[in-house]
Amino acid sequence: MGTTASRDSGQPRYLQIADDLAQQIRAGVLKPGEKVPSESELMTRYSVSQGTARKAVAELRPTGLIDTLHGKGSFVKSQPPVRRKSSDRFRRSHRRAGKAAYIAETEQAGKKPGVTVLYIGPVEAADEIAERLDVPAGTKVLARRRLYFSDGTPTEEATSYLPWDIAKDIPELFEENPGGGGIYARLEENGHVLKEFVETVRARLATKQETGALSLSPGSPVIHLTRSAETEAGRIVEVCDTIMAADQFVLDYRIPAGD
Amino acid sequence: MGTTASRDSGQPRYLQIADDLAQQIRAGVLKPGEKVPSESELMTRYSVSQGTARKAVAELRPTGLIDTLHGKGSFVKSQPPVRRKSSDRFRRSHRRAGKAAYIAETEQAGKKPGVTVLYIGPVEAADEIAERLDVPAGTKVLARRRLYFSDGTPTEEATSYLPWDIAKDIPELFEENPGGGGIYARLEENGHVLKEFVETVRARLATKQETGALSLSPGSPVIHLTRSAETEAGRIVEVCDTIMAADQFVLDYRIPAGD
DNA sequence: GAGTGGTCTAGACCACCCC
DNA sequence: GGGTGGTCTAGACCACTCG
Repeated sequence: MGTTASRDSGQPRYLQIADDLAQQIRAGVLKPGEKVPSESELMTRYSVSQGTARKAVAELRPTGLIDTLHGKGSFVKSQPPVRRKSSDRFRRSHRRAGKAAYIAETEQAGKKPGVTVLYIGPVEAADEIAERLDVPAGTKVLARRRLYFSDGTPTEEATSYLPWDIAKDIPELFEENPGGGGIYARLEENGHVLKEFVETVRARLATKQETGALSLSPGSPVIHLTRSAETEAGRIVEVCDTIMAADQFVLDYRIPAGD
Repeated sequence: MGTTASRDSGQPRYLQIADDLAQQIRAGVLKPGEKVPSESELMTRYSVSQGTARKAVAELRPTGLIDTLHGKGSFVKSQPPVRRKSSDRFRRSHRRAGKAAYIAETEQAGKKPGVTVLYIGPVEAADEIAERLDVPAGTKVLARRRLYFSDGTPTEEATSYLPWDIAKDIPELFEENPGGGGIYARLEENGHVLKEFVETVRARLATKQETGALSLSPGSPVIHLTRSAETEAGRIVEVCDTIMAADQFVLDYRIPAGD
C-alpha cells in the first residue's frame, strides 16, 4: 500500500515512488544538497523490497535530479545555473579585451573559474584530426588538452590541435597560459589572420572515460563540440574538440539571413 | 564461469556480459536487425540469474546499440546515417531554390522525407514563447506544429510561433504546405525582410512525451534547438522550438571571425 | 501455449563511508 | 561498528507476441 501518495495508476510501483521523490524535489520539500531517503527507508515507507526501492532512485539518477555516493547516500543536486557559450565569443574585439573566453564566461555566471592543463605537446594526428586539419595522418601536431572548472567542479574538457609547422614558431602556444586573447590572438599576431570558425555540435551519452573526467553520472548526456579555425589564406590552423556536460551549457549562434 | 569470453576483470558480471554483447555487435557477429540472445539464453550461456541477464541488456539499451520489443526480444539497431543541419540552410539563395529545407536535407541523406502537420492555428502564447516573441503573455499567436519523418521513422518535432498581427495577413502560413522556400520566403514576400536568426542549442534526456513522439528508448538524449527570426526592422517574426533525436543529427555553424 | 520481456520479493554478500 | 549503496540469486507472477 505505501504510506504516501501511492495513487494506484497502473504505473509500476518503482515509477510511482520515483515520481513521488521527483515531485518532492521539484516542490522544494527536498532541497538541494539534502539527502534523499535511503533504500531501507524507502523499503519501510512504501513497503517494498530493496530491489524496487533501488529501481526507484535509479530512475531518478539520469534525470539529473540526484547524485549518488556509494556508502553515503543519494543527494539532491543543486542545479548550477546554465552557462552560455555564445558564438560572439570569437569576435576579434572580444579577443583584444585580453581575458580568455572561459574566464569571462564563468565569472559572468558568478562562478570561480579554473583550468588544469592535462597535456601540452606533440602528438601524432589520429586519422580524424589529420583530416580536419588537412595534414597527412600520423603527422606530428601540437595538442593542448585542458580541463575547465567552475567552482571546483569540472565542466568541460577541451583539446586543441595545431599543425606543427605553425605552432613551432609561436612559443606561447607551448605555455599553460598562452596570454591575453588566448591562442587565437597569438595566431593572428603571427600572421595567421582568422576568417571563419566552423563549429559542429553533437549530443550523445557520456562514455565511461567522460563520466570519469567530468564526474558525471553514467547515462548523462554530453555535448560534443568540434571547431575548426580557418585563416584568410584558407588554411585550417586549429581544430578543437570539446566535451561538455549537457546540463551545464547552452550554445548560442547568430546566423545572418543574407544571401 | 560463463562459457564465452568471461575475463574476470573485477568488473561486475552484468557489465562483462554487456561488453561481450556490445563487442559482438560492433564486430558484426550480430548484424543490424538480428535478434540479441534472449534473457533465458543468456542465463544458461553465462550461468547467471534472470536479473543479471536483464541488467546486461539494460546496460546496452541506452547506448543505442539495441532496441527492445516487449514479448518479442531485443534486436540490433541499424544505425541510421547522421543527418546534418547546416546554418547555411537559411541563406536567402537556398530559400529561393524552392525546396523546403528538410526535404533537401533528407533526400541528400538518401532517405525518403515526410511531414505530418500536428496542428496549425491560434494558441495563447505561454510565458516563455511570449517573451521570446516580444509580445504580452497570453496573446494569441499562430502555432505551426510539425513532425518530420525520414524513411517513415519520426526524427524531429518542430513548433513555430508567429505574432498574430503578422500571420493573419499571410494566408499561406495557415496551409499545411506554405509553398516554396517555406514560411521565411512568405514572410519576406510580405515585407518582413529577415536580418538574422539566433539559434540556441541545448541537449538533455528525452522526456516521456518526447520518447513517445519520436519513438525513442527512454534515456535517449535529444537536442533541443530554439530559433528566433529577426527582421531588418528589428522585430522578431518567428520563434521555433525543435526537438531532435540526438543520434540522428549533427548541427553545423559557420562563425565569421571578424570584429 | 510457448517464448519473450517487465515487475517484484526475500534474502544474501560485498564495498564503501564515517564514527 | 552500523549505515549506506552495489551485485547477485531463486523463484514467482504478469503482459505481450506469435503461431
